[in-house]
Amino acid sequence: MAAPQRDKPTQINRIVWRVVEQIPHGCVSTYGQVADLAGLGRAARRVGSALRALPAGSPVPWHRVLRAGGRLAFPPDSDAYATQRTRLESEGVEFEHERVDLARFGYQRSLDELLWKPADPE
DNA sequence: GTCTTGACTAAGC
DNA sequence: GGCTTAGCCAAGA
Repeated sequence: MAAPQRDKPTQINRIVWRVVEQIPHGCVSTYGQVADLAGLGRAARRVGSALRALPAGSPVPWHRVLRAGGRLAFPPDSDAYATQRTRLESEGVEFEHERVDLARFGYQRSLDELLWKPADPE
């Protein structure tokens, strides 16, 4: 880029949304991972703020973004938690004790297996 | 221009 | 294994 795009103060949001859109159906990622892919380093909180700024009805699969450890970012009794969990389960993501196994459904983990373990029987 | 807030993470207990 | 604390950094007021 020859000049910084300063016309949009929330450019970070756009980048984050773009990264989240790359998460395939049935897979999940973490805030930290999205932040890294977006070039934000470990600014995971920026990702949370960006997702929070998403308009209602946005096509961005925000529900595929989890906190470290595969846990949701919301308290279990919140409406957002129920919404996120319902959407993930509808995509085939399984929950165990209110957590998602990132080793099975993690985005990068899936790519990693494709790249490094293309013939793993189990 | 400054202060507060926050959908986080990693480390320590 | 789960909770608490400290650190980080940009957006919003």
